[in-house]
Amino acid sequence: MATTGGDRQPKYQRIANTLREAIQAGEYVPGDRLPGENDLMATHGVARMTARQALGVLQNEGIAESRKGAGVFVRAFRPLRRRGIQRLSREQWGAGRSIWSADIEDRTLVVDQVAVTEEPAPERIARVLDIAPDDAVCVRSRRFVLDGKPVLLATSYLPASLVAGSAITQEDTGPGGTYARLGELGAKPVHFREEVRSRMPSQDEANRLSLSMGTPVILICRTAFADEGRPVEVNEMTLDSASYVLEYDFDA
Amino acid sequence: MATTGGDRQPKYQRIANTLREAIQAGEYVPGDRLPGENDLMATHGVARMTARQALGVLQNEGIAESRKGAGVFVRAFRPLRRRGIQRLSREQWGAGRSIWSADIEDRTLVVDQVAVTEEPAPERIARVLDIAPDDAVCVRSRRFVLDGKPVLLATSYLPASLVAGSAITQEDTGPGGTYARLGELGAKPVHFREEVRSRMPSQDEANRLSLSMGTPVILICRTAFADEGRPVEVNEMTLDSASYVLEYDFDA
DNA sequence: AAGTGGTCTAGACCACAAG
DNA sequence: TTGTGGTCTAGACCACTTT
Repeated sequence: MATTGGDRQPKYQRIANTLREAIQAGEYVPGDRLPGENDLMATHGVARMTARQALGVLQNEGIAESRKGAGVFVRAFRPLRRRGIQRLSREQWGAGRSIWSADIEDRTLVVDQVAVTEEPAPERIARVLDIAPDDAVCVRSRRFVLDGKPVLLATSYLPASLVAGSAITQEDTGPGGTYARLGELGAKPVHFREEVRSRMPSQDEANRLSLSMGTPVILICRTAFADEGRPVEVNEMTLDSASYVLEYDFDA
Repeated sequence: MATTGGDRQPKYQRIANTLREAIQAGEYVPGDRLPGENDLMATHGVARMTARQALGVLQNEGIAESRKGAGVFVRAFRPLRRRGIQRLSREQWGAGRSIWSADIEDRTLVVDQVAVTEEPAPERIARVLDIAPDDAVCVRSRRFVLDGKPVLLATSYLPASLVAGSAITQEDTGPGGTYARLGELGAKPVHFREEVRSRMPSQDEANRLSLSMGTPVILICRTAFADEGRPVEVNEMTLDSASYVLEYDFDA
């Protein structure tokens, strides 16, 4: 088909734009069903694959999400708030409200897929922990599930020589958790560094977090330091970006 | 074609997996050209659209990127490091190296698309700045380009009543920049809050940052507070996630 | 049973990049 | 000029959800 008039944009993009604007104008609210492939074929006079491509654009943007056999629906964004620096009182700076609404609380968090093993340190971990490659590390991994929706994967690495014999090598680390046990071992964390990046998920990450199309993950690599700058733990976290807003407070 | 054996996975996914594993095994390094649509049609005996879909998977994952008329190529990840909390000396905690290599320096940063206007405050900004909706704000927006590649869009909002007549309303804010001028106005920022999230870019963001498929953006909303928790600036930033690693250091 | 999205085929024309 | 990816058509069968 000779493209009729002066259209410098692909058809599927024009259709996607139409739908996107309708969503942003509030004609469709989160949870609403969008016009399906058959609708778009009829109203725009295009082939199935073209209508499909248009809907794919919105899914890749994270604006919409498909449910097999049901339709394509507008997505919502209701993130958890994760405070990187808890010690600062929130009230002190409460005059400035946060920019993204973050309904929290009154939801139930379940920990899942817990595994504790001892392994040779991966190269990148050994470098950060300042130990020899293949020195043994205690590896603690788990998944956090919020109201049935997995939101976070975490794997932490600690020098095996440091934590040997402590509760850190058990699934249940006891009251106060890993950091309390580190304190008892004379390696109380006094400083933290978090490195944050984002990318699209691997297939495995998408499965474990039940991510729909167009949802990036946030990667946090948190290093805990004891006195004298001694690194004692590296915690690699993978977050569903649709479920989180990170917050960092600090003084000038 | 009747799918011959027990394949519970779509063909295009199997093809994508093959390529992904080859990349992760180092058979293709960043910058290498992957087998094209015609190659995949021949070697896997599939139709054009199926080969295409397989390559699309890798692009949506941010692993590969297509260049029109040339082919599909393996992408690299060489981020900038952005330190959220500069006052802490890096050396003090230098024992723990960072987990992502971040070649920095020896690159040239250009500021671009600078615009300074005065506008009624958008609702979300007014809420954060604790002013009335539609009170005037000074809006400063600009783009940062690193070695010819745009990496960051930033728009900051300040109460117009606070900054009226100062250099903040000029394109060139003078030595020390906006924060130095705020200090002279008796509104020196002493505390900051950064909220971080990630999502796929809008079409406009993708254009202004020259993003290729499968690249999320990182959104940072930074609020600066003067004494007594008075918010004096909101800075909304949009980062190319392939160009940045964020770093936050803090004490327990 | 009817409608939906998921996968797949076998063609086609185009704009662009490289030799 | 040749090959590449980008767009598009007009069919098809399937698994799934909803009615």
